[in-house]
Amino acid sequence: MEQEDSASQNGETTSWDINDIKLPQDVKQTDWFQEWPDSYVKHIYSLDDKNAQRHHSSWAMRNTNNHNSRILKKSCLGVVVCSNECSTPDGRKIYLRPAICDKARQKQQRKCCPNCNGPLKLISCRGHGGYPVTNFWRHEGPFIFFQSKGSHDHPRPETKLEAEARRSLQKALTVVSPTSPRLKKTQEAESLADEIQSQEALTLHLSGQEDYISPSNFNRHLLDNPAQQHMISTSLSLAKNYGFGRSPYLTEHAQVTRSNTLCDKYKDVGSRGCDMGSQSKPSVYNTYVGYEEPQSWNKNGVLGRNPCNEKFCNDSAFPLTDLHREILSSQNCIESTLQHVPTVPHTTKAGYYPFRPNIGLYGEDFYEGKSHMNYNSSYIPPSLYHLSQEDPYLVMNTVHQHSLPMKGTEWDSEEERKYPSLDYCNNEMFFNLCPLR
DNA sequence: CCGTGCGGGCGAG
DNA sequence: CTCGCCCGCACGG
Repeated sequence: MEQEDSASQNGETTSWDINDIKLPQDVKQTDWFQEWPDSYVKHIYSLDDKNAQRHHSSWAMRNTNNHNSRILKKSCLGVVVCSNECSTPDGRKIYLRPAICDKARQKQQRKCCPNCNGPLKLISCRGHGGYPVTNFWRHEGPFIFFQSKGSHDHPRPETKLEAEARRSLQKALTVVSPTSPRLKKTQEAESLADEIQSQEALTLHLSGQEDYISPSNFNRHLLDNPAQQHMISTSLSLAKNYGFGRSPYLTEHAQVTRSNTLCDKYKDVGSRGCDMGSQSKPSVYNTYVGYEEPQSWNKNGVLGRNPCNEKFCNDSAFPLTDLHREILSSQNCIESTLQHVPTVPHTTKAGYYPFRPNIGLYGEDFYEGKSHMNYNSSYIPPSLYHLSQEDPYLVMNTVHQHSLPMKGTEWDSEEERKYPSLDYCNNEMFFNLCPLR
């Protein structure tokens, strides 16, 4: 559908190959950036397209030396999954983004599943004749030519932005944690942060628990360290930029004031795509191991890409809403208050979904008039938005208020220290965020 | 620390 | 020869 006016589908531009000596120069229309290119597709992007300039992809692609400086070649790293094939409470699997750096990837595979603490394993991409799917980038004239070879035979990993958000949150935790009496060594804090890196739990709690707060406690335990405040607010801002807590009640000015820095930093990474619904195919993903429906991944590029067709609007490998619900239900909190964005407009160009949840709620020009951020995956009722947006520190306080009584002596256990449970991680994270407790 | 790009080098086909 | 992949290096965030 959205392919019809794609530049790469135009008659005069379909015949080229990335290896051709001369590439078409009479391109009448360039493509919108494709966040999840799959199968044997070609695209012609504008040289001005930031994502194309940076050769981005939401697939985890690593640079591959093809001994041709004119054509950049990248190959897919697959997806990191849980060896236990565990599922989140509502039946979704863990699909982490493989680290691009070899060293980081090895380190990543030594970590544990954020859901069950089982070992992680890397599922290699073998979608191109048994070899990883390859992407090719070539800058020519005013265009950037893209060509993909192979069809991904694995689920989509979490996106780069999501992985970066996790790291940002992790960093915040690491900075804050030394003040916690429960964590004597920074190394322990870092280890813990590593473990929870993949959970996006902070965001979940922040967005999920804010309406627990008692108004009388709002200002009791504000962080007193400016650096901590900055770090936390930065992380929260990033989380908000991912769409995890935007308030329809705040003025645009307030939104920008709190998050413009990171917004600027990330505004063009996710590009114009609003593909946040693409990961959500529970029935397929539940049976992922064994590749019973190997073509399902490829179909994403056509049918599944329209968020209108999605049951959920969540691109996360560890969906926010899963933990969100888990946390909520586990604490006898709100049941069934979380919803997903029900409908979105159709795309107008290839792979471009100019929709952003809450788009009408706080202004189109928040992102310089473009719907750059595409990670607005969870719809949170306004009543839940409200408090977290009012004051990040308030949320810290909320967390503090509701998490302190939950666990006490886990650090006494060596096993727990090595393989902290999810609950443990979350709760300890709260401790870390609440140095004044 | 990690992502990214470059390029030398190697082995397989 | 091409291709996949390893490695180290440099640079930037």
